[in-house]
Amino acid sequence: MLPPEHRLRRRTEFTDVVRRGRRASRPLLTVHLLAGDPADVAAEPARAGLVVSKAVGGSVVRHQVSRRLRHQLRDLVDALPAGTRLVVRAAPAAGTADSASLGADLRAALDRVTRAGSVTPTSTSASAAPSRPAGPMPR
RNA sequence: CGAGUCGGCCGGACGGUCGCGGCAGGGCCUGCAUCUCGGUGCAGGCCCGGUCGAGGAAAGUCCGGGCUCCACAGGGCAGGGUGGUCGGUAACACCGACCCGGGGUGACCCGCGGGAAAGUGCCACAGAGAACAGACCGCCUGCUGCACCUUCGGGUGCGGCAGGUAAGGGUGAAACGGUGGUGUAAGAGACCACCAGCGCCCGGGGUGACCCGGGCGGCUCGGCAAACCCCACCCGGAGCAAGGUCGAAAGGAAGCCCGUCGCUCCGGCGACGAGCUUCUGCCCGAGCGUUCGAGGGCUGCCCGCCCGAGCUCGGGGGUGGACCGCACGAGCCCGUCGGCAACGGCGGGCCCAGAUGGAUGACCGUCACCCGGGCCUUCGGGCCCGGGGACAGAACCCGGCUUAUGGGCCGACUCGCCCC
Repeated sequence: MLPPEHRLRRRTEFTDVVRRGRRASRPLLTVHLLAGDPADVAAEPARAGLVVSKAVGGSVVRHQVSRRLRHQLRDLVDALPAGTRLVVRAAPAAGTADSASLGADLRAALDRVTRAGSVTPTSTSASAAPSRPAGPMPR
């Protein structure tokens, strides 16, 4: 698991982020990111969650993918602006990918989704967002 | 040495960097309470080390239990399960020993192993005939047609009609006991001896299934019960998403159903939206009733029975969390005693995952193991390069069963050949 303060724990939050967040897809995974309110100074740290469906593989495979993604995500989530919520969904091909490939796709997807956010007029907190993709995936 | 049978075990090791969950503890800080003003207790935050952290199948969810809630006087019907005997166990459909039947030279293996003279039903294909059966070929007898032979009585060959016959051929998984004999026109359990099988009786052994020996009888009387069925024994229902606690008081708890979407062990579960109902507490109004008993329960049904002072109707509001259950148990290891064994008694030691978007890990290195190739070799092996490591992830907990699984280790036993 990710550190407690970085975990996404409610089903409603998962649904929310997947439906309303910005999205970026790579061959191995899809990232959904929902930015927090930039005016909220007291916002809690960025939080993230993982979705690994049965399409990826059996129980053993899914747990392994989860653990690999979680470790890749751990280093990235701290760099995300406070209040950000993130959901990473593994694609079926993730089941046979190694950690390096998963990490590369994760960084690429996160980079896209955060840069888009900084350009969008609705996101006035673009300056707070790092130029480098951030956001590890918790499970 | 070579074939083979059975049983048990392991399921990589070590290290480096980073990280997660549980438990107990220490230090510092803040707040509250208490205070003998040193301190103590509770709650929260930060830091520090300590310790534990997936499997033999955690799997399939097929049996059996614990535990929880609901129900329960008793009986019957229906329904489900089990099926050699004795034993083990909390219990079982599991385990052990034994019995019976079958297979193997043997170690050993296999058996869904009650009843088919209680009834119903079904036995394909082949075959003449398949369940109180059947005459295709054959065999035999009588009558008869033709041909030939004749010692004129008849005989032989080929055929027809009527009848006898289950010994032989042929079909089949199975053909109405087997072998030998008597008998006969030919035959037949028609009769005789022995054997097999069936039933009954007697004696002996065993807790028992059953086994051993003897006698008598009629002479033989198929299979399928995982077809219905009969017999004996066992079984209340739902499941940790069980169930419980807390805060909140015109409050609380729970259920049903429709639509969309997602997940799913395909039973269901969850999210959002809409609607309905019940229980408890409360307020208002009306009615019925307390032995002349309102009303309720027996959760598949019936008989029958039980509880019982309250009950019925109308009107009035809302749909989320935290915690407990939740890990010390039919527990594991060692010794000893009883038992063929499964297993049990006693003594000592040990604490061994408890997550909840769900921890038990990510990356790297070294060694060991297996496979392939090459080089060297004192033939034991050594070195180098490349590749491989399966099946599979706890979710209330145990006991089993079944299925999946690369590779490796250990033990007991059997048969054959050779040597001493």
